[in-house]
Amino acid sequence: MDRRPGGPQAQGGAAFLLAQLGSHAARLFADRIAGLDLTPPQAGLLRMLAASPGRSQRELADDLGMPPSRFVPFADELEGRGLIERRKNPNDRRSHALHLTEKGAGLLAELREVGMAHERDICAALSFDEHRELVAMLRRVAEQQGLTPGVHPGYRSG
Amino acid sequence: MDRRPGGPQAQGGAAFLLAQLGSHAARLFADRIAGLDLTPPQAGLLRMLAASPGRSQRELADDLGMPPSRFVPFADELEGRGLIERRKNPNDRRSHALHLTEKGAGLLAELREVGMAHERDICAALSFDEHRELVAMLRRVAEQQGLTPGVHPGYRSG
DNA sequence: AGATAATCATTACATCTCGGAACGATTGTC
DNA sequence: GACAATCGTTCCGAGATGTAATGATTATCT
Repeated sequence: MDRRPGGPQAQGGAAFLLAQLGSHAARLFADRIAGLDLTPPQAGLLRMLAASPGRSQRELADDLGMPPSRFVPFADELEGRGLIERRKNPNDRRSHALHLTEKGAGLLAELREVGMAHERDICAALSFDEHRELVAMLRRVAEQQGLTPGVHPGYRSG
Repeated sequence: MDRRPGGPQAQGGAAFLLAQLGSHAARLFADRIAGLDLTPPQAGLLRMLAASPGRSQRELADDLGMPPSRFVPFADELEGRGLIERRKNPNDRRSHALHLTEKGAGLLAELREVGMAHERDICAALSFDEHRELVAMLRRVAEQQGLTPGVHPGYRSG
């Protein structure tokens, strides 16, 4: 039978495929990093701290798409595990400057390996050149849509 | 090229872009159909009922990725708004056969127009040919990943 | 300088969502 | 004809979520 419900475009369009594949990729990634005892938002924070250390909690919370109140216990756990640390900001003593610890940097290295394996797995259907083309197109779409590179809210805490 | 300090591949890979763009597309779609007083799962159900009417709640709930217990109030509201109806299944009197009402079919037509506008918006950065290539690649990736066409659990009920 | 408003991190709280377990009705199995 | 399985449904606790209030610090304005 023709299992193509809804209409030719509704569920076969790029927008739907992006949502479907994005959800799938995110869930798979969450499963993978669960082996490192990390959730996607936690992994996101580690990456952000490696990229630009010393930012305030408010900024980081904004980028992660969570309210500051929720960021506090979120950072507490990572600090308790010795992966990040809150330093005092000499210029503005009411804000904390978040940094990666050595242990956190070590875990981030493992995280990157998991990320590469994840990338290979998701794109297993594509040749090397096709993979390049896909990334190039997705980058253009993301830029035109005004998305900040390397940041995406909508993480699930699972 | 641009080697961002955060990591070369981690945030520029296809998997991350898919998750980022997928979340973005899903959120934008949710905003659009909010004008029709619909959430993404509700829109999904309407499409599924148009594609294959008369299915049981259990099946539909599985496809939507929600437990049957949550499906009940979910279907209740749509039935209360006169968009779907529960008919008795003569073969199996413990299951309900869900169908679209005329009103529901009318709303689905509007929904399809919104979907087309959404598709155009998301892919504004691409030419006609590029759009075709992108869809073709995404379809292959989705198929290789074992995803069912036209069905995706996952995103929030927003 | 001094008063006032704004910002940061944090806590408290009230609300909502989520999925599992239990239940009656019905159907399949042996 | 007894027993297990399935469907829809209700019930309930655990957990997540965002808003409002708080205390400390900083910026603004006259």
